[in-house]
Amino acid sequence: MEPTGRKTARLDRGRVADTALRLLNEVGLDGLTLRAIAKELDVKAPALYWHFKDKQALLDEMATEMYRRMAAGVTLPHGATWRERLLVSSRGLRTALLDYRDGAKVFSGSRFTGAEHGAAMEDNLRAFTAAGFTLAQAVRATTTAYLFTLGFVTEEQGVQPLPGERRAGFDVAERARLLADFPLTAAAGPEIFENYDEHFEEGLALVVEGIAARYGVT
Amino acid sequence: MEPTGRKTARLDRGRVADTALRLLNEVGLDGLTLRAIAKELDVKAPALYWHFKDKQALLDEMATEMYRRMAAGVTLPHGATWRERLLVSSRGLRTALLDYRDGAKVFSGSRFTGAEHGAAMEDNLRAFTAAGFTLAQAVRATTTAYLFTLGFVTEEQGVQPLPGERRAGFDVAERARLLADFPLTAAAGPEIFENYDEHFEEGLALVVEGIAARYGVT
DNA sequence: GACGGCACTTAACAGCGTTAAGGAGGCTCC
DNA sequence: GGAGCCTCCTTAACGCTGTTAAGTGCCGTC
Repeated sequence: MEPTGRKTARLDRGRVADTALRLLNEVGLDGLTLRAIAKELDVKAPALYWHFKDKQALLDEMATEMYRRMAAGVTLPHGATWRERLLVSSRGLRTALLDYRDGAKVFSGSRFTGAEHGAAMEDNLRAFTAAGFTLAQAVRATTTAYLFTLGFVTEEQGVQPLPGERRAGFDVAERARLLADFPLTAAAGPEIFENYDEHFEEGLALVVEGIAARYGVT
Repeated sequence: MEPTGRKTARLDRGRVADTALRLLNEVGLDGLTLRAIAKELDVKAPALYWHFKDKQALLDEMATEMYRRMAAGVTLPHGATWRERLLVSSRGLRTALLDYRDGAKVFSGSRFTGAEHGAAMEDNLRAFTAAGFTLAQAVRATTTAYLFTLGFVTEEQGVQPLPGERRAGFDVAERARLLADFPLTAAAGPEIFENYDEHFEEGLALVVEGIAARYGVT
């Protein structure tokens, strides 16, 4: 029977992870305490230990949920080339990470809880090998783009926790003053700490180009 | 006058950072508490606040010291090409990060305390622009290699905290069993979780190749 | 209607980063 | 030569953290 007018719904891993992800954007990873999450769920902190063996397990579930949302947001054209696949999935990963404050840190510090990522990965590897890559090359190509993306967003969120919200101490003008003895370095400021969208796109293009050149696949 | 037979030397930022870095390898980032660092220095925890405004400032100093040791370990041939520069500095960064447990996490979560990294960066940018890159291209090239390296080592240390020491739960064989439904993904295990040296070298080659191809520089 | 397990609460613990206040030792200055 | 100050560290304590142990109410089963 359906619970009709229950005061509060029962807890489960999914609901906890969803709430924690929502809270993450408000308080950041440092402020994401078990007590804060519990309060949001109208529950006391130790209740979470019924569903997760420790905080890391909850973070793992959050990372997995982030992955699910990324996968849901990424739709590949039917006969997509390996270039399209790499571009679309890298952009999708970045977007998914940027959706959450400290998203890259949460993601890269955790491990998936299930095997559901296997399907998408298998699909990708099959497409790459069909396009002429060896398995080793396919793995190298995809993980290089993946690791670049992870590194990129980690640094990006270190400066800009959420789009349009800048962390203190990263003023490009002040940096230029501090590095006045090094003119090129000073002038490079905007190329490093601004316009992340364009710079990601360019870095990604370098990786893709390198894959094409080195592995001789078109 | 020199302190002749002092029971314990005075504290200073450098000595604290050095000790903390040494301790980092024994206890990891989670175990690196101010009390543990203080005990190592024969001092009480609040004493550290005389030299650092908070723990992050100490981590920043540690990251800066890591950078110094990297810079000292990297020696470029006199008329080094941009390719050599990129390869040597990326390898040097990886080596420096691998020297410390959780090195990549410490490094990417911190900011340099001074402007001493300016000299090396200026030197690099000058070499790249002299080789035919625009400033924007030079920045894109170097930071793409940098971010790839950071992402790579972050993941590497997540699996292998120190060379030859493997974290629990990353058994390639078990992973293959779990992902048995996805044969390519299962077979990709060793290409992802083993032989990091070779895989880093190959990913780095992809980036370098991409730079050469996209920017038309030889 | 007793029983048992599920899902949660209450209470507590050790340890964390950090702050406030105090004190020992050396330097300057009259 | 002693008063006073500045530097560097200690002692004590605060609020908060993740986590564990023990207890409690509810729900379905026999």
